[in-house]
Amino acid sequence: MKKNFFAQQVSLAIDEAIKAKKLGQLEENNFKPVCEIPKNTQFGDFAINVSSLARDARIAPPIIAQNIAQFIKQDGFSVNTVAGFINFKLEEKMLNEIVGEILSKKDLYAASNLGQGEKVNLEYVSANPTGPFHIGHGRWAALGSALANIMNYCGYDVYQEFYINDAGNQINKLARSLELRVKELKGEKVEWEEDLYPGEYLIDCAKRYIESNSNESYGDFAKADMLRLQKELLEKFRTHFDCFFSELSLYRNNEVEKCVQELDKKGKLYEKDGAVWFKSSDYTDSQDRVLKKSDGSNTYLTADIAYHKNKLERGFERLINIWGADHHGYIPRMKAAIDALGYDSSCLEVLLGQLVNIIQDGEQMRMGKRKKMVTLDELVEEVGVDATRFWMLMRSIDTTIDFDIDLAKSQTDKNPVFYVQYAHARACSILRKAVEKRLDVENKVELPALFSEEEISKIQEGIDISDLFSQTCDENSKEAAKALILKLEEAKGIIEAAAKLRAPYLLCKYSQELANAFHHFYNFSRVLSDDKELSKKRLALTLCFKIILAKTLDLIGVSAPEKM
RNA sequence: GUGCCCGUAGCUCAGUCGGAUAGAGCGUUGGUUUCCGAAGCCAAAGGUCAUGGGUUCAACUCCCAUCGGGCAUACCA
Repeated sequence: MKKNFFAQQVSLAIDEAIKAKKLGQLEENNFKPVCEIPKNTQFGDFAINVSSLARDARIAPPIIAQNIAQFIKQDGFSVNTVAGFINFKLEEKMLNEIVGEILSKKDLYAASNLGQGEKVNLEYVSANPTGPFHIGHGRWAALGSALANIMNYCGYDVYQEFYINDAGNQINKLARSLELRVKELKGEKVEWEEDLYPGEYLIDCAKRYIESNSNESYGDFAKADMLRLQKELLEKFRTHFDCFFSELSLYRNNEVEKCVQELDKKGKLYEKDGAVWFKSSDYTDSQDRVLKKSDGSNTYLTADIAYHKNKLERGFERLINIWGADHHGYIPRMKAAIDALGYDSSCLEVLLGQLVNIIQDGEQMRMGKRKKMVTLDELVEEVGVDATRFWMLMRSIDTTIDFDIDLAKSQTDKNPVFYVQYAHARACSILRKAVEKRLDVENKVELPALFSEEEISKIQEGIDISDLFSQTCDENSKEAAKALILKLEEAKGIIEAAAKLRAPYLLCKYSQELANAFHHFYNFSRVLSDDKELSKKRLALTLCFKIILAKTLDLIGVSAPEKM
């Protein structure tokens, strides 16, 4: 990454400047240079602010910048200083290196070993198997799957897990609801009790139950059926789990009970009002929590603690959970439990996502299973996987998404995802045209293709594009090409940031900027022309763009179409 | 009441560890195609960064308070 490169250059220069006594009273180099891309490109392509050295050196920032800059060896780039900034401008040699590196590394250009193989368990979605996913689940599915892709690409070892809440009270309600639906279908008159699942999806489930002639219990059948539907949708939504972990299995393996006993042995439990309480307030929780209710059954938390213990026993170094913001109060008690069990709770990282509001007919609807709702399935059917994923990902998780159904359905062509995909299709089209026979419209004669397949693969292997900048062509074209290369160069830094900050939305933003840089380049530079040497260089840039954009989209689980 | 998230252009949102003239998309207005995909590109208009204080060479960014919106405060899952 060039940012790191320039930061290192400045660091070395500061060492030398200190040796040469050019930095006044500054004797030790503790400065960590931060390289940024200036908003105003006339300053340079990269910039490092050294103003903060002024205090220790007792020299004005502009002088410091100059005194450091003179120790930087300018090779492939030029240096200038303005105020307390040291600015760098890339020259064609370095731009050429970037293109060469992309062509040789291809879609691994932006990969890194940031994660150093850290074993990460990423748990997300984890819905009840009591019905179809709602739109909110779509946000967690998109977020989790994208984050897993990104982190794996950056050298983490991510294991994706879905916790099936198949053990609680809700399963009894589900069973009862299915039973009633089955009876209804058989012509019996039934009365619906409060608090069941009256959704129509259970009618279909009931039909399948009757058809299957199963002697399974209503509960088991409904659970399996719902889970199957959920899994089908997840696959379609490009969300792949390594493991679907059943809550019930924790009970069957006696892990819940063992976990409670262990907490008890460590003196973390007590009885009050006929219930068993966990002293979570010994840690950062605001109050103690019930593990065993007075009727003897466990709370949801109890099994969840056992589940997290299970994850840690499987050797994961880091546990990342994606939860809705409505669960934020749940974090301290889970961390308390992990500490109480003798682990370090700092390994647990909870990504709290703000909720998705559904707006339909101009009115906001509350997400909920019991009411009529728009399911994720319906949304995907209407706007497609690509657009749904992109919309769910393009905002920081700290922002509540207002998903306007009518807008999403009616104005899909205004979606930013199309803008990005269009750029990819356009690049593909140019690469196709390069090897296709052409038609001379005036004379109606067929002309041979500009390039042979062999010539194209030669470009793919690497090409020197340096004189793209020294050749006489117009300034706009040169600048657009340079801007495109610089934008391509950003990929690695952006993807690493997305991994480190657990923020896939950075890639949505980047994909738009990259697409914009390419459109801009396209408008000022005719790629295919009779000047074959020039065409080759521009084709190389088109190819680089295609590689990086396709990878970016791949990481967020959005397709990169060859044609639209 | 308490805790967490948010408040930036008409709308939806970016803004990295405190740095140069606060950015993008949509919408609005104007321009742009004999030629590789116009779902594009160029330009213009649009801002009291919720409010008030504090910290400092420098604050959208950090701290405190206030106002407004959302979420949570279960022996539900």
